[in-house]
Amino acid sequence: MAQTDGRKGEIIQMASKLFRERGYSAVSMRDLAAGIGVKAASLYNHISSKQEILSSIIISIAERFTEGMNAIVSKKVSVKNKLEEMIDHHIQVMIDNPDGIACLNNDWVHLKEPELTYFLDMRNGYEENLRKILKEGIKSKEIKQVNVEVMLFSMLSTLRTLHLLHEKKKGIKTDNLKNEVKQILLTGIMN
Amino acid sequence: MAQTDGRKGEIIQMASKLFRERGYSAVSMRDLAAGIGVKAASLYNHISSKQEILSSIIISIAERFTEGMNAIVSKKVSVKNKLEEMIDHHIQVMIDNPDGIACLNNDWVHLKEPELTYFLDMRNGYEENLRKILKEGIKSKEIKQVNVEVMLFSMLSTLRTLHLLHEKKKGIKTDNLKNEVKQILLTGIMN
DNA sequence: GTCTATAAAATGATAGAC
DNA sequence: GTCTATCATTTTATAGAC
Repeated sequence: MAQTDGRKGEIIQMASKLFRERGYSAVSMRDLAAGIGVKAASLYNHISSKQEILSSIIISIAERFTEGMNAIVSKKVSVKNKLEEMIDHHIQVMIDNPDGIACLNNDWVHLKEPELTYFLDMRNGYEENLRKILKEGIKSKEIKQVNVEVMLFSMLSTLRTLHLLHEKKKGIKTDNLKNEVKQILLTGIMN
Repeated sequence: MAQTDGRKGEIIQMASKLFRERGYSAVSMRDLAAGIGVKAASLYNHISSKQEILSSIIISIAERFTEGMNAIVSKKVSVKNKLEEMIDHHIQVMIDNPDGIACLNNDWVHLKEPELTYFLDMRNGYEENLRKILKEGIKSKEIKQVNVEVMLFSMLSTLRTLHLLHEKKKGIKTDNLKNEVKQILLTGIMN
């Protein structure tokens, strides 16, 4: 779960915001400290390194994605239902922490072992589960006979970058966003 | 057009590759020089700053996107046709320089003025033109009555990150990729 | 728990020999 | 056009006073 209270939570929140804006490597510990209103050295009373902050941000979100997906794949419902639940869950995780999502997307390359492998395993597992759902849908004719990889990629591209839309259109209600994304990803745009 | 010959071209190519892998801020001039097989100081005989390299990479691609889109919007063809041509063009630009595209996507925030404004104007213009096509399609009933912004966003998300799919599936032929992306973006995945 | 001071390394860039 | 040497800054992180 996401740290939000206490100094450590404050550090992680501010780091998420700055990493989102400029990227992990372009944000210094001084920048981060200044954003909070303390000196850089003071940060080290709450965290042990810049790396640890990045890991905290990314891993907690990746675990939430993984748990949600694992709960959905094995359900005894239609493929359409599974895809809808997956999209809803993905969007909810984004809504709860858009800065962290942006950070996960852009800066996971800067994770160090063993967190890097742990993250990549979760990411691959997530993709593999979605691939399984799509293949099941093709088999049952719920889904068109198109290239699974392109289909998979297109859905994930939209979902993974949705924080950018969320940022630009702050007005849009969560339920509307979920419904509109579901409609477009599942049934396309052409009449 | 993309520089590819001469030392300067070599520098830009290697920079595109490294910026793609690690991001602009995480690649040092020493890293870049080592990738080419010279010392960092030697780079400055061909370029004036690290910033200039980033600008070279991003601006030339953004101009190509802009030119292509401008040529398409005003054509006297159906909306479906325009969208297909737009997708084909977008994918072609990506195929010709996948590293540069990745760099444009991830590192445009590190552009400095006046290039930053020039880039953002082109980017906004591109989006505005695509929005215009989609609205035209909604009016003519070629396109479904869904939220234009979500539709626009979903298409651009997929197109903008397509270098990631291209990297993972090197086997796929360009024409197949174009056709599959067109089918999925335009008609969706559900039967 | 925050501060000042500082260490040790890395960074973008320049000067000048060859 | 490339090199060595170097400058001025900035970086992450630690030590120790308060």
